[in-house]
Amino acid sequence: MATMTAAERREQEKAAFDVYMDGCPTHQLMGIIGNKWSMLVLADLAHGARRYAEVGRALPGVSAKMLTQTLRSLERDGFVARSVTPSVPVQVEYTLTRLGERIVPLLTSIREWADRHIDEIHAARERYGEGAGQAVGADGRSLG
Amino acid sequence: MATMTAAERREQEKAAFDVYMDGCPTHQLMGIIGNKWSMLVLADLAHGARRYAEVGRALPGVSAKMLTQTLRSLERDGFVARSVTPSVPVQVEYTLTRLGERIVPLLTSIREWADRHIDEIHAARERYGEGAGQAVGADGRSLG
DNA sequence: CCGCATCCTTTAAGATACTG
DNA sequence: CAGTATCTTAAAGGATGCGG
Repeated sequence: MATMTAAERREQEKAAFDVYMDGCPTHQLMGIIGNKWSMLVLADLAHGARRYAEVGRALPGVSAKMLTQTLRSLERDGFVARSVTPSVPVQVEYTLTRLGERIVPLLTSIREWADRHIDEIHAARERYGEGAGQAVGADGRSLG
Repeated sequence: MATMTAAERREQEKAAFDVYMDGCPTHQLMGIIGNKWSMLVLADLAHGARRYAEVGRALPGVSAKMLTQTLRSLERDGFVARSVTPSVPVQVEYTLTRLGERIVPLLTSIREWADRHIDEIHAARERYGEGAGQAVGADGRSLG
């Protein structure tokens, strides 16, 4: 068909964009490290091999479910290696793979940028609270 | 109280860790750029000033709600400036602030890392699929 | 044109209980 | 010790309609 409505054309553009997003390496990487625990697990393993419960203790507040899920996800994506020693009870050790070690500098870059600019972000939040007359404090969450 | 149960001690550690997480600059930064549209909006504005609907067209699939929410969030955090021209109808233009411009190189680093390693991630996923989540033998190597 | 409000669906995360 | 299974809650995201 040579003609289509504007709505149809937007539909197609949206679909094409969705495909692009799904295939976008950056978006995929954010999906891997953008969740609550991945970066923390990676940061902990950067210091050396750790057993399941050791990682858990390093991350107070993580549930067994989320710890397993995060570790599995990182293993699946090639950042973490899991090795089982069939003793009794079994011993499971997690280490970074070469890929895992290679992402550490990027994580460090992110942390450094955050450390250098967090004050400016906080200052902006306070200014925004004043101007808009919205009750947004340091701990405020008025965004929805 | 000089003594407390292990459960109480873990409770305290968890609470302390939650406070630490909330205050962690890296975690806060990930909260800002880790959502679905922020990086895309930032990337679009990196090319120059844009009106509300222009950003929307650059990001097919974004709903008005999410576009507004993302823009507001970035404005609140000091990455984006919003200027209103009181014409009829009103005209609203968005630009990066200095802080917004300063994060662009970091975003570029992330994109470059992702582009360079996405193939290795995909390869790891395929290897993981083969093993069907099988446990790894202590002697054998299953992951590169 | 810009954007807020409302309602609804989907996904992430946490609590709890149980197993080899 | 190192998980799995199930349930519930919290949050993100999306569709739609209204208003300045």
